Amino acid sequence: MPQPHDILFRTLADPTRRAIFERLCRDGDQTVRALTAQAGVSQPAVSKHLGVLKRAGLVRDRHEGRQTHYSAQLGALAPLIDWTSQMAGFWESRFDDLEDLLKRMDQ
Amino acid sequence: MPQPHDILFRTLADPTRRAIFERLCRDGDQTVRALTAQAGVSQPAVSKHLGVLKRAGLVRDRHEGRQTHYSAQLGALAPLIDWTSQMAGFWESRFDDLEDLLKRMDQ
DNA sequence: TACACCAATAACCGACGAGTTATGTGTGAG
DNA sequence: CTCACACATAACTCGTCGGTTATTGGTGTA
Repeated sequence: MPQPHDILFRTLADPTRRAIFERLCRDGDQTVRALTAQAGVSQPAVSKHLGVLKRAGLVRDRHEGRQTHYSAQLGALAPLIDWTSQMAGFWESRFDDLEDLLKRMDQ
Repeated sequence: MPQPHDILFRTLADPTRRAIFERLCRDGDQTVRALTAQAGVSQPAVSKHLGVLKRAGLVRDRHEGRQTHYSAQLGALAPLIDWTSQMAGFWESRFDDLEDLLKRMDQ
C-alpha cells in the first residue's frame, strides 16, 4: 500500500527522469523523439522513463499518427505539496506545544 | 554538481528513511535507540539512514552522554518547495502564453 | 578498573533499477 | 505493397544502495 507521495518521491528521485518531467513542464507537449534528443540516453531508456512517469500520473500520452506526444500533469504533484506542508504542520504544532508549555510554566 | 533538490528527492525516496524523518518532524528530538525501536530495521541501518539525512541537511545530531539525539531541520525542505512552485510556475507561464496567443488570434 | 550500553563503522550480500542492444508493432510515405 | 520511421517491449548487464552481522569507540555505572 504505497502512499501517493511515496510513488512521487521514487519517480522523481532519478535525475534523468526528473529532467524529462521538467522539460515537459517548461516546454509543454513533446514527442518521444524530441525528448530523446536532449535526454542524453537512448530512446528505449526515455520510453521507460515515460512509462514510469505515466504510471505515477505525472504525464499523459497522446497518440498522433506514428508519434506519441507526452505532456505534464501538474496536478499530480499535489501529494508532494501535501506531504511537505504536513511536515511543516507537524513542526508548527510542536512549536505551539512548546509555546503553550512555556506559557504555562510562566504562570 | 547535484542541485539541492536532487539530493532531497534521492534522500526522501526511501520509505524507511523518510519514515524516520517524518517521525522526527512529528515527535521532535529522538535518540537513535528510540528511532530504531520503530523503524523495523537494525540499529546500524538506522544510523546509516541518519547519516544520509544529515548529509542532506534534513537532520541535526546532538550528543548527550552516550546517546545521540537527532532532530529535523525543516528549513532544509525549502529547495523541494522551490522546485515544486517552479514547475507550477512553468505551467502558469505556458498557460499565459497560450492566453496571449488566443487573445492575439481573437483580434 | 571492569563492565554494560549506545551509536557508528566495516565488510559483505542480494535486490532493484537504470542503462544498453536487439527486436517487435504500428503507421505514414513512396 | 514495401519500406522507413516512431515508439514500445524484451532480454540482459552492471552499479548502486539498503539490508545484514560483526566489530570498534566512547561514555556512564558498579
